[in-house]
Amino acid sequence: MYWSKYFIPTLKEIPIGTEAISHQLSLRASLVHMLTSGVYSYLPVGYRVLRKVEDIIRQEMDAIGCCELLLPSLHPMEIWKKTGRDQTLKEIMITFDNKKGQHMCLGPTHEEIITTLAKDYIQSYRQLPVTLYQIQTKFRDEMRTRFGIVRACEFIMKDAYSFDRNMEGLKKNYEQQLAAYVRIFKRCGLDPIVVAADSGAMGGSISHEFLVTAPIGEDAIWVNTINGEVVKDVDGTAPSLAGDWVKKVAIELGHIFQLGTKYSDSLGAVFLDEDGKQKPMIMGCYGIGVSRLIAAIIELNSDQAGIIWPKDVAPFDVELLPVQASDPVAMELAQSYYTELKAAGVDVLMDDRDESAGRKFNDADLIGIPLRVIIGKRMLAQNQVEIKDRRTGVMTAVSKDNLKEEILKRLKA
RNA sequence: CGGGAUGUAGCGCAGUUGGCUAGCGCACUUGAAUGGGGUUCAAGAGGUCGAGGGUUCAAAUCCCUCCGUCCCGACCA
Repeated sequence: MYWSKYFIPTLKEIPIGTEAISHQLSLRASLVHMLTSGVYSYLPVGYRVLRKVEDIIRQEMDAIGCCELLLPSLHPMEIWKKTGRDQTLKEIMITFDNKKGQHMCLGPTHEEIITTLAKDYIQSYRQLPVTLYQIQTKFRDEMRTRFGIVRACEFIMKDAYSFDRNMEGLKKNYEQQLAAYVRIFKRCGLDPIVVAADSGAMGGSISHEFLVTAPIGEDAIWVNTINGEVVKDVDGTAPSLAGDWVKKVAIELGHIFQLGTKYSDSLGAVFLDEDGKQKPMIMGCYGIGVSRLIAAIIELNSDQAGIIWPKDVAPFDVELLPVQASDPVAMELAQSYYTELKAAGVDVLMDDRDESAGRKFNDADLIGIPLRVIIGKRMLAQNQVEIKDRRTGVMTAVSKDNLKEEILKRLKA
């Protein structure tokens, strides 16, 4: 991708009315644009990051045998009345009547929808277990949005739903999901904390939350300074357990639930078991706040100059930065690197703009691509170019003929 | 929904004891120079001062109402 032809409207100054670092940087690095409070567009660079994160999630979900599908956002309220959640989720539901006078809502979550689908297609134990998932936009009319995309009214979630014959099957699926979640967050460069949690309005018995401690967040945890034990903060007081506890702010990235038969019972999702008896499907549901995950990554991976993307979620792998657009030698070399690296499957951004070196360097720091190749007269005089590691700041001079190999080596590491 | 803050050009701001044609920086357009950390000079374009109403000879400025945005709280898979 060529910068001059792409759409990267970076902002030099901190936008007014932003406090969270991730909020500021996601706007400054032109990842997102706010339409109104809690409603954001994903600009090209932000959309690239979103797709990288989604791909990681897809890979890990598919690896444990989940099947991706896509459910509708537009729901008849009738279906929500069957479980009574038209009332329990009333505050956050966006509802309206269509032209036929039918009561509708924009989906805040999808248990009712997926259970209805399972009911229609699954009749036999032979079709179980199955886990279906989607990555989709959810709508919640939040009373108060927070920290940009951390808490929005329209946001992207990965939600998976498992259907089993019995509790043993559910527990197995649940464990698999839990392990996959840890892998997903680690691949996103985060160190998740898993805590037993309250299942709240979702219902069910056992549930776990995945959190990361961060400078901002809507949750709090207590960490035992002696044995490292972690407990979710409930009422603001330290756990009355042995040891010293410190309170930390955290962002909730994911939440998984053993639902049991709450939804299959109320929606009539039953199957015929091996013993000839009709039984309700045993369900679990597993959610990740995908857009929020991006905010958490930024919150924990930045410095004064900008974002420092973890390798696997970076919008590009490498940025080529010819210092002077007016220098044909440097531009030609940069162009040949671009072609070579693209051919090798590397995601490359070339800053081909005729801008001052300072502006290019600052923009590069801001958008935070892991590796930067600086191609300028100074080093070219010695037949060298430089690679700058965004995270460490370390500059390495390499022979101009070995650039591709050096980049490939680093991307593999 | 309670408490607090805030709204002037695309962005960041000044101007508010009422007073001339509403100003600055960045960005933008044109031209020239420059070229390793937001470079320099010159000439330009860009505004319902959040909206509506009121007071006044005169309102960005004072008063009332409403709206938007952010922070704290309540709420929240």
